[in-house]
Amino acid sequence: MSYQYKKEFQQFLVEWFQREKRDLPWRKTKDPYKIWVSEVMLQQTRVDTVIPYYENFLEKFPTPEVLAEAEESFLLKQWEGLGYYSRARNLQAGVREVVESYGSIVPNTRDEISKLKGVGPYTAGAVLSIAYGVPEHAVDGNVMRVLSRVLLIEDDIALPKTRKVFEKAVMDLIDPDHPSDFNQGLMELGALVCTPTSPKCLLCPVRDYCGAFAEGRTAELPVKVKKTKVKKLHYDVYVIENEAGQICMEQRPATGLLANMWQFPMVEQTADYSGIAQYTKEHEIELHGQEELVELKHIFSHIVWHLKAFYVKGESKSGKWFTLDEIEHLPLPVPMQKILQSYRVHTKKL
DNA sequence: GATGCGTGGCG
DNA sequence: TCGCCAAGCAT
Repeated sequence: MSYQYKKEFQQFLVEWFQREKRDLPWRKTKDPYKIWVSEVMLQQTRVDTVIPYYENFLEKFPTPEVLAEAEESFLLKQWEGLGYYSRARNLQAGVREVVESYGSIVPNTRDEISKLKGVGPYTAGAVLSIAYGVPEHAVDGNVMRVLSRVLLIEDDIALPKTRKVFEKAVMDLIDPDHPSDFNQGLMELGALVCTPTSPKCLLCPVRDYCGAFAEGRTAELPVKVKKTKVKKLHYDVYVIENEAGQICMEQRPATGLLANMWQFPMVEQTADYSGIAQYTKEHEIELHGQEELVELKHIFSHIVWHLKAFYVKGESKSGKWFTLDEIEHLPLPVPMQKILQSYRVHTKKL
């Protein structure tokens, strides 16, 4: 690609971004910590979803020092509903490292910042270019889609090794004078114009530099293999209330799905169904009565939960029991929030 | 390199 | 209804 082509592409992209960029809260700052927080929240998550979480998070944790000292349950409570909860734990671990080893200054080289927990190739490049103006690649799904079309790159973007192809392309194409606007411009273009379906090519600032547009192939790119079907799991869920009006809750394991989040007791419905009988025996709970609360389906990225929730009265000396007010302060995944709401409606405890 | 890891919006 | 998607990373 010619020098002239490259300079024109950079100029059209950067000027379009400066003119058309959305007014987003993390675009009001160059504080590396705040940029970092925004980038972690934006991983696999829509902008509109992130905005209120970002605002609240920085109110609760305005500096790396405050986040470093936060309790994990309080941290998870702020992340509640945003999903991919390991992001929060990894962010805190990374921030603690910055506070302890870097004098609370986020490092400004790819080598150093990449060592931080939760900071991968994309987040490293995003923080470096946006907060520090370092000409580094920041390749996400948007960038791969845009450049696959512009440069007619036909590698399967679902394959991990393909990211390197685009990183190389960005390093060749990036505007050394405006790395932040260039990287954000590619992503903004992907979000607003060069969308997965029905790209708005007539509004595109680099249409004349796009191979896919020239060849009428925007619908064919990027190449991406399809995912396989997800695993279905069926559970009965028990909202168990004792005489004192407390409710039994359990904390999920520290690793894996919804790690360390809280839930009502769940019993998987398997082929050799034993149901609640086995659970109550194991946990020494005596149940009285059983009323259906709600049935719901919860779709994870790789699993589908079919939940059938019941309201029962029970007593137990073991298990962890909480009042409604206390449950409010526990980090709950969305399906448990929905069941809690059904319980409130059912028992009129609103 | 393949898999695990949330959630809500959209056509 | 449902599959796909949205500013990825850890293991």
